[in-house]
Amino acid sequence: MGSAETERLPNSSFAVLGMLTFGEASGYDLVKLAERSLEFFWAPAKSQIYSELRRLVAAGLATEREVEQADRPDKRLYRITPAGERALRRWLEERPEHEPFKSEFLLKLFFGHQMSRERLLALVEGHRRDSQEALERLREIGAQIDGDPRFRSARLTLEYGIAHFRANVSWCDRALRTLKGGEG
Amino acid sequence: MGSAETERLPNSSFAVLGMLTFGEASGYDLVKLAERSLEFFWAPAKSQIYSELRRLVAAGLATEREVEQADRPDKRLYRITPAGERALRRWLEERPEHEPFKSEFLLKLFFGHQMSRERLLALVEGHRRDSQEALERLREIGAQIDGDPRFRSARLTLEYGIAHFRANVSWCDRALRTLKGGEG
DNA sequence: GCTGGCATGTAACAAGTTACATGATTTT
DNA sequence: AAAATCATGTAACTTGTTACATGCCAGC
Repeated sequence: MGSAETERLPNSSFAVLGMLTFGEASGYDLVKLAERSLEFFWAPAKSQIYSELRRLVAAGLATEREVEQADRPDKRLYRITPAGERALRRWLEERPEHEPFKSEFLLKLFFGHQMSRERLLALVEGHRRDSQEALERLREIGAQIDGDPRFRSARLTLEYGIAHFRANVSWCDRALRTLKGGEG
Repeated sequence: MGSAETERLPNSSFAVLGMLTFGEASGYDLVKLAERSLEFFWAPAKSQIYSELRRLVAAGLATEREVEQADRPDKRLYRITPAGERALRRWLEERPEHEPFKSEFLLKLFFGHQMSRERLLALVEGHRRDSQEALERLREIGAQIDGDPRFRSARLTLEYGIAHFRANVSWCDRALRTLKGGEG
């Protein structure tokens, strides 16, 4: 009997499934991997990774095997199945749907008329600093994976991040000019 | 006794509270208002707006009054209280915390090595189209509120959106060149 | 010999979404 | 007169987060 492949899984399941294409791994491994790679555009709580793994096994998209360890807590290793690979490809080939983008910063900015001008300036300046820092982090990562052909797709996502934080910084600069220039 | 102002509320509560600064409104009104204004950076389900309203009342940050209507279903109107205004200001003045940004598109791109080159190109091209459309929508809105001083902060958020979709489009162009240029 | 971090996970809770409910009014 | 839309909201469910649990090992 085929597995319950018809169930509609959320993107988070596929994020975990995708990480499993890099090889057999424990929940803990994936938590670490996610922190190092997906972090910028998909940052789940670790408990979520564990529950996605259980769901993938239930759906027949991954297998689980228990490994006893003497020095450490026992662990469970997960491996993607052929059905899992097919499901992943199908998902990859579907058009992403409109992404609602959520920003506490923009929310505060939108209600900026309730703030003093100083506070509003501080808000934008803080955002500029944060963006600048993020930019530097991404550039460091970029330098590390530079030229390595294994990271072709990853590099694209990295450049996406860089482009966005750069846009952020220059938007901040313009906004600051506007806010300082406009009659108070 | 003062109200339970110590409870830590989520940003969504403040989004609703912020909208109440525009005047007394029903849940329905706020749903519509959110669709027209916050939509780009904060897009809650309508049922969430209703539950935030209940929470605001419970916390003493808004008041509720029932209005009977003959032709339509009865409604409840909400109004921000002085405590609500204070709470809003306090929240506005706190530094936004690091925003985890979530993107189905980037997730798929990151696993791009599992896709054929054609699919990968289609993914990026689709993203370019979507960004271009969003850009046009925002520009239309921009033309409508142009120069109106009531929308000073709103205009800044709009320009933020425009900057980002423009960055999107040019990133897509670069990525497409890379993908087409690189050896298959 | 205590403290903090690694390695591995679960349980309890909060946030957010989709589907449902209801009756009038306008459109086809 | 049937279908769609407006106006108003609730219930049931899914997703995602924070807090908790456990034992080893390394550094102070």
